Amino acid sequence: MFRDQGLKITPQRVSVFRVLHDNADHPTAEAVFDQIRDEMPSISLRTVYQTLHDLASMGEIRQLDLGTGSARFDPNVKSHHHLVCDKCGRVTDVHASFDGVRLPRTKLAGYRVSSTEIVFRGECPDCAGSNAVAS
Amino acid sequence: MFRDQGLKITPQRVSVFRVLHDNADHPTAEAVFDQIRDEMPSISLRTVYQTLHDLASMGEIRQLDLGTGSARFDPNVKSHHHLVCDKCGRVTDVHASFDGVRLPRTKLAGYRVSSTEIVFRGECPDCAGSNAVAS
DNA sequence: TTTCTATCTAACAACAGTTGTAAATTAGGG
DNA sequence: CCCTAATTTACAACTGTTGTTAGATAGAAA
Repeated sequence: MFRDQGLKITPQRVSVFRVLHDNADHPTAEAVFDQIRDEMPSISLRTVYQTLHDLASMGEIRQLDLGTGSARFDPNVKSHHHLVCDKCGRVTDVHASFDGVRLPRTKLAGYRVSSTEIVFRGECPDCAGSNAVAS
Repeated sequence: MFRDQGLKITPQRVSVFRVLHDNADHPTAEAVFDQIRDEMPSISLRTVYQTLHDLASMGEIRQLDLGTGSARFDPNVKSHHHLVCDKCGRVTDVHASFDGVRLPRTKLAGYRVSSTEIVFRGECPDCAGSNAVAS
């Protein structure tokens, strides 16, 4: 798969790819870095970023910018949406299609739309729970 | 309005508020800063950030994190959505309501959802146009 | 298998956006 | 007109991310 794009298959690239697909999570670059470091202490954060970008431009993963402080990377490329916790930044997939969400030409303001993302913001179970305890 | 919250009315605060409401834009903090500097060269970027946060927590404006590199601030607090240009980061309001976009409890994953944002990504008229010329 | 080279990685510095801190300034009540 | 708490400024620091370059390495070629 790397090879298809004329990219060499290095242990670093393999690790990044594997870590992303193991966690059905949406890890940040730093989280990927930390996980790989357990088995490959020499890997650099720079390489993780690089590889994540490579994978993204290959269309193998998707970069999510959801205002949680840092970018998250999603191995699920199929169209889907997200629940985002305002407290802890957790991101959870929403597998549901909302076909009604399409803009009539009159509202496009001249844009050429290539993707539609729906973000449900609120509190994740953990944060909502700890909230209740605290108050 | 500042006074309602026990905040003093300073020229800096008034300027930030006015600039935001003049531009129906979604300016970044830096953009607000630059505009105010024309008439008040002594204002500091720190104060702009501070005031934007104050306004946001008063519910007078909304902070948008759309992955365009920096936060944008939206004086329109009523529920609406956005068109975002992947090329230049321009943000345009979409005044349309999508009532169908509501998650059934089975898909909530335990989250308590407080807001739903729809982001239409693509190319704005300017960028789409310059594209055509370039290719 | 060994050589060779273009690609890749690591180290490090730098950068952008944003926030912390503390001293100097000022709004606005008394 | 004072006085003081609130505010602003200046500046440093911090986080997430990217640029650069020298050294290391995958993998094609011999």
